[in-house]
Amino acid sequence: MAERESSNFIRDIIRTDLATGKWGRVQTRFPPEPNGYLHLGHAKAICVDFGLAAEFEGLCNLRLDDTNPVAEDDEFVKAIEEDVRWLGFEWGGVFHASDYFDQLYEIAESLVARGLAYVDEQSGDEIRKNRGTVTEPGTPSPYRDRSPAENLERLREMKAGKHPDGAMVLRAKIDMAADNMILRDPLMYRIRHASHHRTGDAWCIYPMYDYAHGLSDAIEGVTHSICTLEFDNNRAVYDWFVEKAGFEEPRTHQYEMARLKLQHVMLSKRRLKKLVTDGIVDGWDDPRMPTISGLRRLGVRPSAIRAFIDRTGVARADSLVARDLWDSVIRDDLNAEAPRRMAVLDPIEIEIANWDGGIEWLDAPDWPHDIPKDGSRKLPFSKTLYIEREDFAEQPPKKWKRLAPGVEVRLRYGYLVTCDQVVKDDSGRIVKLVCSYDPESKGGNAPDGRKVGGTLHWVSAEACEDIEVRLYKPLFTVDSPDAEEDWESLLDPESRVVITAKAEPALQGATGHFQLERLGYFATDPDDASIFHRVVQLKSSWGKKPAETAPAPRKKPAQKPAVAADYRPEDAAAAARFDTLVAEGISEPIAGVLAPNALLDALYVSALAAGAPAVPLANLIASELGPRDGLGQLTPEALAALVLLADSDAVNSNGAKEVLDVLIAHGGEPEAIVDARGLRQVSDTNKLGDMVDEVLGAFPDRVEAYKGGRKGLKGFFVGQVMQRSQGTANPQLVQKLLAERLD
RNA sequence: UGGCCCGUGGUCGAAUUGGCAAGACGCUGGGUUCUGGCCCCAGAGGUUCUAGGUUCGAGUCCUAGCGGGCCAGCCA
Repeated sequence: MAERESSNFIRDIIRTDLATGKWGRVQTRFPPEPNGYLHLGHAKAICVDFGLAAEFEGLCNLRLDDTNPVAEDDEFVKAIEEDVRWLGFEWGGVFHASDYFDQLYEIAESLVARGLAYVDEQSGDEIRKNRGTVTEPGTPSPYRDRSPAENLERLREMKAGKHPDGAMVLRAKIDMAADNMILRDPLMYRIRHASHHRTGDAWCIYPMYDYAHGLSDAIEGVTHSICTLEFDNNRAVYDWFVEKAGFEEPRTHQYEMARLKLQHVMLSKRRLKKLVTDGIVDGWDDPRMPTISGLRRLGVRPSAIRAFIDRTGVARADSLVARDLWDSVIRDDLNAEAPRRMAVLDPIEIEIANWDGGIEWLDAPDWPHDIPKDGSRKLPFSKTLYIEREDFAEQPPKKWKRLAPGVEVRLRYGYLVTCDQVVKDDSGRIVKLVCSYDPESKGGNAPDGRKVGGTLHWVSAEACEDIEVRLYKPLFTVDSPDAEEDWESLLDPESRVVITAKAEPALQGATGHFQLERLGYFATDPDDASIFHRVVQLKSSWGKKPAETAPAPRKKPAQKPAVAADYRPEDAAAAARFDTLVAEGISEPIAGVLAPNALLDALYVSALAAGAPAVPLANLIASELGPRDGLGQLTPEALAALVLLADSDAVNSNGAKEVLDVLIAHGGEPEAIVDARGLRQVSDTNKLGDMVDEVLGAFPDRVEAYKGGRKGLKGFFVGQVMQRSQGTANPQLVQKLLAERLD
């Protein structure tokens, strides 16, 4: 069966817009504020914005959202461009919100002239106080009703620099009592006598995000403006400005997706900046930082970041991605790209007692058997070697596959060795293992074909190099450092451990990515190739602690027991209405919906008067016309006619719903719509019987499965018949026919 | 507390728009193996938050509840 490509809701929207002809092209934008370095959260936005544009052969621009001169700096612009490019994306153009300052200002004057904006001279404190709270409406500014002429004059004074910072602001005149607080006369411009990194001192008033963003999108010709969920509330004002500025459909629309959150990772820009300025990390590109530049220095490749974003998906639900997925994607990305090498992090010496020769140079392949790549290097074997201290156990636990007294193991690419003697110092610490090797086992296999339990990595003590290795752990041990108040106390002091390791000669002077066998993937530092960063450990099924692997399950709060259903409204008038409806034969749940809803109840009353049968009418209204501002083009008469039609079996419930949608959107006469759309229900037993047989014949395997007990398939068969009949089959009849044939 | 958004195996997420609850990560067991890696096979894990309702049929629509998130910056 063909795999269905996994989708996401934004992709679906774009596809629909293209299919319906709303848009003939796709344009997105990535709009970072140049006040810091890009991090993993931005990487998601970049992948989605650029990725979607590329997928639909559209355009994605880079737009620096530089509306606040005191926070922004050119230093960051270069870094942003570098990071986007490094991630593998190309922009159509580089734009700045500041490119539109002139147009934005003109639009502002036009809004003022039309009485849609005003200059407010309240202080910041007053503005805040008068905005009200989430439960109380705001109170209008005393300056709210000044004349357009006076507002224009003040605005021009603001622009001309006649007023100090904070003296006045320009506000959109929307609604001080709006439930959505963003709509309570949002600020459009504030005075800032500050030098802007691009426009210099040309301006002393600067637009706010809410004013500038949507209009910048509209001016650039963006079709789909993607941002994160916390801007959901802002969409209303986005639309308001774009519309009032005169941009008509098709115009840009904003779509919000959930932010990326990764277990143990903090992505707050402000906090990241503090880590840098407090010197807790070495800089924005410290390998422990979740910045793009930090990940780059660590050795994570852009393909891994893209794959990770791809696998975590795009949705509207807040979520926290488990670190396992991150690790897994990085390993997967490096597996076929990182040649294998050996090094020992915590060495213990072994002496091969029966080794007579000096140094023997063995041939070791760069890749394991399952990776179809060539290449090899020379590896020195000698009398004294190092192995990993943790690869030896004096008293091996169960299932131990490594070295232990009297146990034979393989030294990778080398020989089979057996531990004969354990040498300890006075304190009892093991200082050396005396082993013997099998001269016949060169390359790692004995001629007699005997098997050994395990294979260890090793290096020659006589021909090895010291390398600096840096091992990392997350900066935070808690799942969501962003959510923690005292996050600074939660830093893991062992997030970076620097050690000197013993490495095979081929690692000396090497650069790039390597898998140090059995230890993990490592990358040399871009500026200092003598430093090896551990990018990620190898997966291991030995000594694993399951508790560390997944985020702690979020507690499912104990459900409070459901209160016995009571549909009767509290409000006295509604309760009376409820009683009447119930007396008329309407069920309580349905009456409970209609009674308190003036719009729906009025519709019910009128449609009832127009001749619709009460119960089906009430059911339809209550269960289909729920949260709605208005009824569109739907009239009570049309609704009554529709209910009558459905009640007489002329259309099935699918058809009735389709007609209802049409009535709301365009109005019309139900019977005519039914005919125009071919929705008349088919209840002809012969016709339906043929279709049922056809479906049953087309899916013999499923028929088998059904007879084997998978009764859920009944819905599938019905669905198939419904599809074949364009939705017009009588489903009850189909079920009956199906039952006759299958049961 | 008002408005809005969101609840699908442990985690992230699909579901032909009302018709078979995908896939990946993780977990368990097995196979393979000169990496306790990779790869292969099998398996466990679900009242799709809860309770009602509409419907032949609900993860999807309606109502209520529960839980989480966002909004009261002259930040973005």
